[in-house]
Amino acid sequence: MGHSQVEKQKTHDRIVGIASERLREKGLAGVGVADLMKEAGLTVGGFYKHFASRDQLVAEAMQSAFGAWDEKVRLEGREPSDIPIGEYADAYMSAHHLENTAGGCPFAALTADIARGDAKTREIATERMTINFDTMAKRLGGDAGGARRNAIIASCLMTGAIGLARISDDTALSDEILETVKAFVVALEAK
Amino acid sequence: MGHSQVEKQKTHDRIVGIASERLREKGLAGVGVADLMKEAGLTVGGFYKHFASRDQLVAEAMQSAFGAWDEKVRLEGREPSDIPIGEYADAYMSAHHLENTAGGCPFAALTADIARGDAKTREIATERMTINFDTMAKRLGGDAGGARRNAIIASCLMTGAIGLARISDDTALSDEILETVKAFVVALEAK
DNA sequence: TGTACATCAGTGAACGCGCGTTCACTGATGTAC
DNA sequence: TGTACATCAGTGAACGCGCGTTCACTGATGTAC
Repeated sequence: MGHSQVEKQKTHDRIVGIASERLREKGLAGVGVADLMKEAGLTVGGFYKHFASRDQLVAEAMQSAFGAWDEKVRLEGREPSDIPIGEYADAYMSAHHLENTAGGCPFAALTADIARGDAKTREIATERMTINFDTMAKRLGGDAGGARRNAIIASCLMTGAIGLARISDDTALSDEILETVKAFVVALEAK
Repeated sequence: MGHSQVEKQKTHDRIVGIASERLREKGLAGVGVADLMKEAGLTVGGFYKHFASRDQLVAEAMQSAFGAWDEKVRLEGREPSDIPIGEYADAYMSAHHLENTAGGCPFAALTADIARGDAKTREIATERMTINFDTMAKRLGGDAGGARRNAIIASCLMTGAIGLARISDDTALSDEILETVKAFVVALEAK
């Protein structure tokens, strides 16, 4: 129970990190403050020493989720745009990503939640989307002309595929979706 | 306040219809029983003369949403698989569909909600997905070999595109996503 | 055809529970002397 | 260095509100005579 600023910040970050996972997993309205604090090893009351409201935590957790996803993509210190499309598609279309909603792409996990969200939430997400399109365009930039088009196609395809594959309760169908889309996206590079 | 079986069934259907729209719009946990009953011109208490629980209404509303969407697709009495891909893509990728979540494709509106749902919900949705893939394959069946592959690609693309376009608070970006994907899907037929 | 009775869809108040938020309190740490 | 005090992250009980569900009641309609 120290209270140096450093320790408080650590606790704050721990709560935000947990929230960013649980909210992706259960939806923006799917987890309670008490449950999140418990998972952080704390009790409810202390929550308001860190956040003015649950909404503020959700906002910070969204930012954190986008950041954490970018970090995950920035493998071995490379810039995201330097990662070959094949490697990116392998990771994105993997069984691990399919099953690990909590640590996965926020766009795939929270599509409808964000669309229904408040202005600030949508603004943050739109900004990220724009960056992601640009990054993807660099990855797919074989021919400059169609790069942006291919980036949009690849992004919609991959988020859509993870979404539908997560709905399916038939593992074979999920796998088929992931494999089909992965192969297609990789082939986009050449076109 | 008549109580012939026919009138009761009408009321029942009206509640389910309203729920199928509001749940797509606000998410499966986003609307309360009292609000739905009010929109149907009734009061809360009567709800349980029609449904054993809120969960049962959600189940019926999901079925109804899938059915209503199919019905909407079955334009002018044609079978869904007889509708040309261009016409389907025009409707699916339209500004109207973008803005009208309540009356739109349940897969796009409820992706994550269904994935998080109970076994029964996912079973129903998976069955529909399988049917939709087959229907889409017939639409895209120019060459028999790649028809299923193209059907999966088109389905992931279109649901993903509506999802991302609904997130964007920038109309120009939403439009660009819809137009890009529409053109791409239509071109799939030829391949 | 007219009258008495039974049925049951719908009413609206009440209940219980969970959840976000508040609050008086605690006790470990940092600071002043 | 040692001691007294102030600070404040964290505690845990309590509050208020909304929501799903229950329940005694109503009154219009269908049925029996």
